[in-house]
Amino acid sequence: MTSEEKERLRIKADVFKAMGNPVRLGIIEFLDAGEQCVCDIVDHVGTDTSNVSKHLAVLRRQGIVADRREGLKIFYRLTMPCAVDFVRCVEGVIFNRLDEQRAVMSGCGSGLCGR
Amino acid sequence: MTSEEKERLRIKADVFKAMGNPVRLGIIEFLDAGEQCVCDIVDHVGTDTSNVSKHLAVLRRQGIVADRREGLKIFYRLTMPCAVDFVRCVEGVIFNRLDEQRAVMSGCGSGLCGR
DNA sequence: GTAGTATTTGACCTAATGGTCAAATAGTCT
DNA sequence: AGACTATTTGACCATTAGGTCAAATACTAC
Repeated sequence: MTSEEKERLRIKADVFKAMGNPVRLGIIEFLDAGEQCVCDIVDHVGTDTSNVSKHLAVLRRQGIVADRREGLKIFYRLTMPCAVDFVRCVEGVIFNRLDEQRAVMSGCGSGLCGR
Repeated sequence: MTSEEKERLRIKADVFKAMGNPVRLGIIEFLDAGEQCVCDIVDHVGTDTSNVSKHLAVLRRQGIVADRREGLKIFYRLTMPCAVDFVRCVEGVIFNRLDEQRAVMSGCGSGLCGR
């Protein structure tokens, strides 16, 4: 693998890394309903403003959201249409995973199950 | 947001987190070509075996890959079909991002561009 | 059994991440 | 101008993640 390929992987991985945090994922899902100001995002995710602001900066840096000022408020919106599709797909995968685990568990009477 | 919703976000975020590393993303892309043994993955990504093994464990824990032993070798395969679609989409987003940056740069003669 | 190969795991260290608080910035209103 | 509101940024700390090496495990072949 060339160093150029590695650099490309690093850039792509940064997008996933930005989505790989519960607060940021919550913001992404919330913004799927439409544009929201920081104050409303803060109310929704339930942590303090400076924390939300930093998470928004991470998402912005990766081109996942964009912002727009209107008076004192700053509104954020999703700019990566497929982001929410990803989340849906991941939900499906997790559902299957839990299903399989349940199948393993129910097929085991000895109590010695699991990897 | 309830603590149950937060827990769900944490679980989903862990899947993205698993994809948010250049080595692991490289493995995912490599496995898109088909099942591969650890030794071939090691050759492809170019780090040492124990490192690859740990990254594979992360992917396995999130249900992104699954393994199968055949003699001495252990073969890994993708179990999350949409994973590679995600990567494609992210590539598109990054491409657009670079395009926008280029547009900003070319529209700026003063050298005072950028956020 | 021993020797050899493929892979995983544990111990350890360094670097990156995320949270919190205070201070700074950017705008509005009087 | 000053007071106020919304948001960002910087400094700091605690936790987590990633890399490396050696040791352990799991299998094959002799």
